[in-house]
Amino acid sequence: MNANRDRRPPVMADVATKAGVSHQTVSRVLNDHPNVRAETRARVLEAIHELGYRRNMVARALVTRHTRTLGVVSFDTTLYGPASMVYGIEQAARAAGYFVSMVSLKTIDTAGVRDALGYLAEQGVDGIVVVAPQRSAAPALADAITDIPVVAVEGGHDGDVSVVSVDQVEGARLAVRHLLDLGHETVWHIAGPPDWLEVEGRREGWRDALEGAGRPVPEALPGDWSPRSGYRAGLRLAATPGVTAVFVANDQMALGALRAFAERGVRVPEQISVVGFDDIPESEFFTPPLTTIRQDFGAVGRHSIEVLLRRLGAGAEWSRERHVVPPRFVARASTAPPGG
Amino acid sequence: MNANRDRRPPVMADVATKAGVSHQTVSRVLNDHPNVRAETRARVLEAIHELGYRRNMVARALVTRHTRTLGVVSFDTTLYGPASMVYGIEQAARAAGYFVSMVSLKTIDTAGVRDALGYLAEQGVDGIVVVAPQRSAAPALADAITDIPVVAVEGGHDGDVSVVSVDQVEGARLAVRHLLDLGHETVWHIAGPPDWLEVEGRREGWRDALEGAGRPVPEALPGDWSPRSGYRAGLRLAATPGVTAVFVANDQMALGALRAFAERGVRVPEQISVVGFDDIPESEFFTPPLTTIRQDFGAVGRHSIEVLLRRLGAGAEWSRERHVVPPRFVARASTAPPGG
DNA sequence: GGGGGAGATGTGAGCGCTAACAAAAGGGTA
DNA sequence: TACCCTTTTGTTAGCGCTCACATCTCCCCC
Repeated sequence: MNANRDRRPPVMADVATKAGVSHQTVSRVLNDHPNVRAETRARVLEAIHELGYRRNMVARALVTRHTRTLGVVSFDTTLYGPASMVYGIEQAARAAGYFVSMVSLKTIDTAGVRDALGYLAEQGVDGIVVVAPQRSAAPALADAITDIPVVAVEGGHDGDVSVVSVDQVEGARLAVRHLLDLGHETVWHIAGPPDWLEVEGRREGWRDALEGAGRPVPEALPGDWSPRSGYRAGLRLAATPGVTAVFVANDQMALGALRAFAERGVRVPEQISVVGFDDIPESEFFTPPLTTIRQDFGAVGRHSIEVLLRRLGAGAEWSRERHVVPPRFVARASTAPPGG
Repeated sequence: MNANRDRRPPVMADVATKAGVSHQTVSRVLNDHPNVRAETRARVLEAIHELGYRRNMVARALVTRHTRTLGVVSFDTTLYGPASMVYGIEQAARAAGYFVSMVSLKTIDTAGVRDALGYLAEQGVDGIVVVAPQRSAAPALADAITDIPVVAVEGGHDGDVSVVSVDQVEGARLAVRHLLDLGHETVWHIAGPPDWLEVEGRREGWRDALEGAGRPVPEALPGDWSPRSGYRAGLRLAATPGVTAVFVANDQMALGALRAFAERGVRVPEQISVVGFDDIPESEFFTPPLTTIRQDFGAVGRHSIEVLLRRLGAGAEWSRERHVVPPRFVARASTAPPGG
């Protein structure tokens, strides 16, 4: 049954010989060319099956000049956000018939991004999605390889790259307004690490909503996305008099803050209300369940692929696109009017 | 400065012309062939730089018959476990000079895995890592493409594939023994979804440790990895008299259980001790901080690449390898002797 | 019944690179 | 000085596929 006991796997010519046709006819069958007699097609398909032939996409790519592979550059895919983005991107790409070649960077710096783009370019990817949440990635994107379309996810808007992102500013506004609507005088903020665009957006939305309502803007507490940093910030807030509401830049830090409050005997939401950001799967089961802002990572992934494919199809006459995915407010039990 | 204003990017021949050498000499420079005069090399490198030449790896792969790309097939990379594995694999692969092409499956079924392997084979990957935690993936691996080396991570041991995995049985034993050592009469278990090998391993270790100590083995409660399923199981346990210790098959379900206990007024660890599995970054900040079993996903990723590369180098005379990574017990605050 | 056009198939070239061999250029020794 | 050997460079032939074009077949219609 398996005639592929030879050294090399069978090639198109082998199939052609076996089916008694030319290699070109085999190629036609493989590419669903309409002008092939049904009977011939059947014979070719049978030969393919018997030989266990598998087409060599590398050879195909050499002549067609495209690989049907997209490159994805991302940062620490262990984090829920990036992981979800990459997952969404991969699903969308495969649905569109594209493969995905991944490069996960340990740190996002200009050189790292540039190298990654260079590698992917050598590999001949047709397009690249860069999950570039940090500001320092922007320069590398700006002077990116000019002949390969690039889409940035959660990135800045330098250069020729199109951008798809969640509306961070609006998300933060939603969070803060909710707290103000509950009657809180002001809202404190545990921020993410500097240099992240999302951090800036969330901070901006927070400040904006506060100022818009004519409320005092407390100083933001630093964090680094980790639960531990949220814990530390939580301890500080617990020791600060007058704090009744906190907007935390992500759910993991919110978890840490919740823990700090629990340890200090500060009851949530009776004494302090907490709102997170991301809506990770765990948030619903925190103690108490966390009110948060949901980001639709799947939608971001799908849009980024859409934008990229549109540009691939467009050839020369494309224009920079900017696509914004709206966040959603998710009410749970970690928020309440001040004083319980 | 950029002379690449033409339609097509420059090729090796362009560099050769510019440097006044043959294309083969350019190739030699690019491949670090020793027999090239330093002065010639410099001239070639300069031409490369001026032209912005980038070598076409597709053409290279066509003749060398290898792509320096590894395929990774995984299941839902949104979950912490798979995401960490894939990250570890990608890092290790890139450190070894390989690229990674990803396929994330929504569900692991035989057909899905077989398709994924087929696609990757067409792409010409040099080897494949399959993160195949489900039993149903095994058949597809067993009759996998014979001419491409495959390594399974957390997979069964059918067919010719080498396997790298964490010792789930031992991990579960560690958890249960810890609870027994604290003085608990027996330990209940919230299991993961059926068909997962990890679930079977953890259940086996649990039962094993219990039977080894001559303790009664309660019926395991079903779960599906999600916090919600842990919550449901937790509610049942809270309503069951005599429960003083639970070993939960992963940290997310443990979180759900913790929440259920909190809602029912069952204090942890005073009334019920809880041990999880995975040690996700959040566990340390649960209420209370979760005692759990840590899996070293990075090590698993590294080992899988090692095994794969070893086999790539070995050519014909390879032998199936089986690599087991030990789990580690992490003590926190969710366990205590029975009765507080 | 012959010309024309559509459909089905075959032929040759070449994508950009490396492998294998060929040829030239130096350099020491008898 | 001739010889051989080493180092450096060039030449040629594919890798397995698709594209463009050539060819052949068949059938329809005037």
